[in-house]
Amino acid sequence: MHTLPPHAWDLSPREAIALQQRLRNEIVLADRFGPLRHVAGVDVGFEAGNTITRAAVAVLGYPGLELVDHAIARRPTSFPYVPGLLSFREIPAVLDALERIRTTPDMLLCDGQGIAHPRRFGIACHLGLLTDLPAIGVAKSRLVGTHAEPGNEKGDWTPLLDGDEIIGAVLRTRRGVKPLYISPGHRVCLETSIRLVLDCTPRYRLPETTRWAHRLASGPAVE
DNA sequence: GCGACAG
DNA sequence: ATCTTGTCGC
Repeated sequence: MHTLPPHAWDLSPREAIALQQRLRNEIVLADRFGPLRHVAGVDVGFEAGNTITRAAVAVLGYPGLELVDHAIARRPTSFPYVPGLLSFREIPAVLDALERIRTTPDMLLCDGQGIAHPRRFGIACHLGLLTDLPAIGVAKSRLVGTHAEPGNEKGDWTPLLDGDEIIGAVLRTRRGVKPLYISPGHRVCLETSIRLVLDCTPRYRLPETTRWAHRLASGPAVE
C-alpha cells in the first residue's frame, strides 16, 4: 500500500513531544470508514541486541480472520524506548512493512495505546494519521489512567479514566485472563473499537491480528 | 525527592 | 521488547 510522506524521525525527545502536541489535533474519534473487508495486525520485534527493528504486518479477512497477506521489514533501531514516545521507535520500520503490502487493510490493530496516552497520542493515533487509516490501540498493559477491575466474563469491560475523562476500556477478551487496554487511535470511536477487538478475538486472549503480527515480528528470523 | 512507566 | 525451564491448570 501507499503511505503519506512522513515527518522527520531524527528528533530529540523534546522535539518528539512537541510534534505529538501538534499532531494530536488531527485525530478523529468518530467512525469514519466503510465496509470492513480486511483488518491488519501490526507489531514490532527486535534482533541483534535491539540494534535491528523488525516490523510485521498481517492482513486478515474480516470477519473470517484468515491470513490473506503479510509483510516484514527490518531497519536499524534509531530511537530508544521512552515511555510515551514508543511510536518514534517503532513506526519507521512499520511504514516500511506497510509499503510491501498488496492488500490495503480497512482497519489497523496496533500493539500499544491509542488515546490512552499522556498527550492522547499513542502509537495507534500516530500510525492511523500517517496512513490515513482507521486504527485501534490494543495494549497488554497500562500506560496511564485508572480503572475498576472488569467482570470475569469475555466482553466485560470498565472505562479507563484520566480524571473524569474516558480515554479507553479495560476489556476482558477471554474468561479469567488479564484484560486488554483498548483505546481508539484514529477514525474510530471507543464503542466500535471494543466491538472490533472482540470480533477479532474468537479464542485466545489476544486478537488473531495481533497473534499473527507478533508471530511474524518475533518468530524465527525468516524471510 | 519518590514512584510510575505501552513495547 | 528480550533473556529463558519448568510448571500449573483445563
